[in-house]
Amino acid sequence: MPLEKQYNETEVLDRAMHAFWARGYADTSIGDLIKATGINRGSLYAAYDGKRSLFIAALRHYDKLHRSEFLARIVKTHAPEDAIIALFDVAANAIGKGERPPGCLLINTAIELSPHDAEIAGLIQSSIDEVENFFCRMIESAQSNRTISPSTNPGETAKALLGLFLGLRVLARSNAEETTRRAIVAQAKRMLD
Amino acid sequence: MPLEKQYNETEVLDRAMHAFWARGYADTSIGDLIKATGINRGSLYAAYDGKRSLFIAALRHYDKLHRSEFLARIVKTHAPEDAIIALFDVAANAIGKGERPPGCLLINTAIELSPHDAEIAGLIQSSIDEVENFFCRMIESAQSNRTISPSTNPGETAKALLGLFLGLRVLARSNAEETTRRAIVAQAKRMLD
DNA sequence: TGTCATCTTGAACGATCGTTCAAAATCAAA
DNA sequence: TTTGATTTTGAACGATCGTTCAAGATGACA
Repeated sequence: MPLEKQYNETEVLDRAMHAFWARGYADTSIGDLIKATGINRGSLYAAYDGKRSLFIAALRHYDKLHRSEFLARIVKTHAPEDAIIALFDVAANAIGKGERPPGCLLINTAIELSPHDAEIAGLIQSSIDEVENFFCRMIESAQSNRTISPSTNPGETAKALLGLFLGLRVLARSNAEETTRRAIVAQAKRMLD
Repeated sequence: MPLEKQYNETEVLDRAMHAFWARGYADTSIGDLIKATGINRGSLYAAYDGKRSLFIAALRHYDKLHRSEFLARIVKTHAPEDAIIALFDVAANAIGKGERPPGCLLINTAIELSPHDAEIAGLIQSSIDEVENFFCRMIESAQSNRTISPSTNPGETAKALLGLFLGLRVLARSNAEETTRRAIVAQAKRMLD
């Protein structure tokens, strides 16, 4: 019978995710990951195949927690016309408090690795597409509710909101002034009248 | 009398800039920079102080060429109401053709280094501030020309445009579809009616 | 032509990189 | 208690990292 692993697998993944989130792929060494996760060198290579594989696992973990499940939670707790702004609000405040690094791992990775790693670029692409779909679905639902003007084009507005959202993530990571971040949330609101 | 240097200093800086632009700071090695610039290891360390100093010089070079001088050129060749859209158009097409890597070195660096390097964060900050100022000045000029509605708030709109612009840069670097990038330019236009 | 400050060259440094692996430790099952 | 599949451990690998530096090459000036 197999020996039980001494570490919690999702906790290891969670800590590796935070390490990559804070410093990016290239600047996070195996040594850093060992320190962050607490598990041994060999155990890390036994559980994952190496740095790149662990990164992809951490990226998927991030996508699940901070994109997929998070969007689902927002949909459940907000009316469609409020859901988009709720997401913008969170992004505006994601400037790195406590353990959580600033910005968004998916977008950091889009800039660092998408031009040179097709597989990772595909993962990022589909995650970003789902954010755009979220925007689009919420707009359409709000239009059914007559809480958003029927004259706004859902698909085009969703793409524009996506651009605004990514820009907000960049500004939050680089410690931009709050007035700037609030102005972007205000613009998102303006686009949903 | 000093010996003349065998290499063109701005050409070396230009090639180093392209290397960092393509792969980021951490993933560009001294070996890569020697290959890219063509100059010798020792000469590189004689002219600059090391990797970080060379990076900062390359970053300033980028800021001069692709931000400062570029904005000045746009101001000279466009009416204020067109200048902003001209900049968005360039960003929408900056997806990495020929020698030029996709996206924008300043924004890539904002994400990679701003959270961990205060000096570089300051450089990025002031460059981004000047882009925001450019937006604001163009809006105010266009309002004097009565080509933009006097009811739009220049400062707030400039910040919103900045967000949209940064998002466009992210999408251009990660090879997003053209329809998405065009939708963002269209949104920028809509904000300047 | 000889001098000398400067630039060029590339060997070499210690540190760290990502990765491998054999030995020790572990515990469920026999 | 013995067995044996599995995990844990950390030493060690070759490669590459950023950096240093002594020696050679260069050409303006005396």
